[in-house]
Amino acid sequence: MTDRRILVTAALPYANGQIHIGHLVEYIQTDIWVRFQKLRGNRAAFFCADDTHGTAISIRARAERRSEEEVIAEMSEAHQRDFAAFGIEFDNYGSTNSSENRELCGEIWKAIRDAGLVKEKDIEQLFDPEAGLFLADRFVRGTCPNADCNAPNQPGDNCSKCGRTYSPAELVDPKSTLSGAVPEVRTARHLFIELRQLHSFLDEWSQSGKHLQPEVANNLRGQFLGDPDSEEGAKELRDWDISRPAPYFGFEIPDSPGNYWYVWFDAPIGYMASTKQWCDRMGENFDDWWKSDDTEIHHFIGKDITYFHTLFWPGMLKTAGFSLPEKVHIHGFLRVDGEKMSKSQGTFIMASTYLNHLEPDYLRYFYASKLGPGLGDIDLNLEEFVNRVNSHLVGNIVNLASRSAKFVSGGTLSEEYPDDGGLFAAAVARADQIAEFYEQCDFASATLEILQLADEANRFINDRAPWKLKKEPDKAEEVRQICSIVLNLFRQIAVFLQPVLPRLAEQAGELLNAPISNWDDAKTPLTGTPVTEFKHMMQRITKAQVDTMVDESVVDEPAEEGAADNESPWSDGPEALEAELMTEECTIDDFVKVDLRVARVIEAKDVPEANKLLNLTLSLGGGETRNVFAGIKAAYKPEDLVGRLVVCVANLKPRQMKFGLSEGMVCAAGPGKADVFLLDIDDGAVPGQRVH
RNA sequence: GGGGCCAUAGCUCAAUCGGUUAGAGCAGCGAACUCAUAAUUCGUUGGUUGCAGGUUCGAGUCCUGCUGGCCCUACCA
Repeated sequence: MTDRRILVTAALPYANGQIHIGHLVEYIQTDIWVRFQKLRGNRAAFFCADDTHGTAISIRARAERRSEEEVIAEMSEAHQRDFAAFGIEFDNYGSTNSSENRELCGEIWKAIRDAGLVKEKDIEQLFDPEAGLFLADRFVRGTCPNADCNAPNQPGDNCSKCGRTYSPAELVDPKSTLSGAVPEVRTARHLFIELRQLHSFLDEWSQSGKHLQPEVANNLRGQFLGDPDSEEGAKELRDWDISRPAPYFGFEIPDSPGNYWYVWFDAPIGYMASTKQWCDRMGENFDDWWKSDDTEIHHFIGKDITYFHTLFWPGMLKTAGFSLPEKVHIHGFLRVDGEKMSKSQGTFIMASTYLNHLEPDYLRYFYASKLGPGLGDIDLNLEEFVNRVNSHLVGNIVNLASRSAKFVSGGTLSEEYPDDGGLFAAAVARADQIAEFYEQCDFASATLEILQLADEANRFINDRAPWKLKKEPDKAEEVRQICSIVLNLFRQIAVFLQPVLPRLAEQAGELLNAPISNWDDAKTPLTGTPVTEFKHMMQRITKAQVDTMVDESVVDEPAEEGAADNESPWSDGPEALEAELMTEECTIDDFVKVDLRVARVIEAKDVPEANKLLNLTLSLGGGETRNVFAGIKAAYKPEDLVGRLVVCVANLKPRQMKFGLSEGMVCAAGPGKADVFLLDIDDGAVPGQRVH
């Protein structure tokens, strides 16, 4: 047992979207690490918050015709609900839009000012006069300035057709994607932090080998810092633009009215603000956690936000006199079946969608079994997910209790721990190694090691075959001994897996009437305690459940929008297009592969066991029908659908779902849930006609 | 364009400093068993380590080039 004080953070989720299974890699990883530290007896505290500031929130709020505060409040609630459901236990969950954060930002800002790191420069930026906002590059579109290309409707930074890069001001006929207005170039004064003054400190901190994974240190050296010992020498760090002119949703800079801190300035300070809230609530001293050499600070982040956390953030902390991170743990991204998560393929799975179908512990275990100390991407292979959960968790580990408990249920474990041939002691001897794997975030090795213990225990019970001995009345005591051993081995495994599967550890505690609260609970066998009646601890899962989840996650591609028309009286925002980016160009040949047909809904039934599905029977005329399961339950009543015309994919490969065979797909737009909008067709169309 | 990382069995991943016959899990195949949630146990098939060179007594590992993938960054490198 050790006695460290450890402050842990996970990256702050942005208040502009729901939590999905990609986010969960990080929160589950961090939660496992924190639970491990707590189980070891360390003083660990886990802080997070919603990241709430920036232009994207304002745009969303405007589109939804409500205040930014309403948007972020609702999102915070949704985030916390998802996290709680997945067993992610924060000691405090705050918001960057809090009074604590504003104060800390001011304190750190003052220190940076006093250190002479701030300078001012004029910046030219495109401004949307209609929306009244400065525009980031991605909110501007226009014709490519390359005379040989002239591709229309290109984004503000580079042309997707010819690859040419340019500034948004160079675009021919630029238009704001927010309002369609022609943006004007405006000059505004921005504040910059001269990071170059911290170069030698950042060299030392990042290259020490203590705080960062080696790949990360290499990347920083190659890309930003350079190598003073090489021929090219050190590179100059560029000034960091940390202000945005009004209007901006964020904190106004106290000594620079009309300017606001850029979201990436106040976001990491949110770690501290969240700590502060917790300290105030718990009677803790904030400086003990952020200004003490006795506290280790560990950040868990994804590889995309590396440089904010490994250059700017240590620089800010150093300048303001706070503790530096002991370690920044960086992980890769989630891929599903080897590919990026995709909305159209249904692999962009929201946490809430997952919860409609599967237990959170399956995902916790699966991620744990895949996560190593490196920052490579991890792959959620859906078939492997099913196999691994069933074979490791249910067939192997839980099965130990399942096959032994009932022989002693209602009785007690042996008064003395029987001779097990050294199995229990051998597992104790491996405890330090397993702990070291957890400590190094090598959960894949930890779970593999633990699984081997379960293999050995299964082998033991096979050899001793208590089910045979049970038939001989004079062997009752031996049966009890065998089961006492197996249940103790099971409990030992439950202790080792507690950080990953806290619920299983609880169940093991209930089964044997001895709660698990410390790593060292694995080191002494239980004797004489009563054994409760065995109840199933986890259910096997089927590929059909996973497929249904994927089907429900499919978001049909929205119809392509024409280029924003300057004269358009509409002010359609960019949210829909941004929520689901345009896929790559396809040919007419690709398009004709999809056989879209007009169909009439001739029957529509609720699927009571399904959360989102309706069962439709579509007629293509002439007796040709299709049985289709459509995820539109929240948006349509079955009785309202009967008789109407829809557009369906008539040649879609039939798919076996949990509730039956689905032989097609009904076309609809929208993000899902109640916001699903079926395609309609003008009067005159008849079922069976093809859509071209 | 620049920087960094990666490519190993059907799938997902290991392999210490360059060191013996490249190992696991899952899937597959064969058998045993029947207490257990179609669980378990034993046995077994499967590799030109992306391609082409090089260094070395010895290369999955080091070097060069190529191909493919990912992240970051960009008329600043």
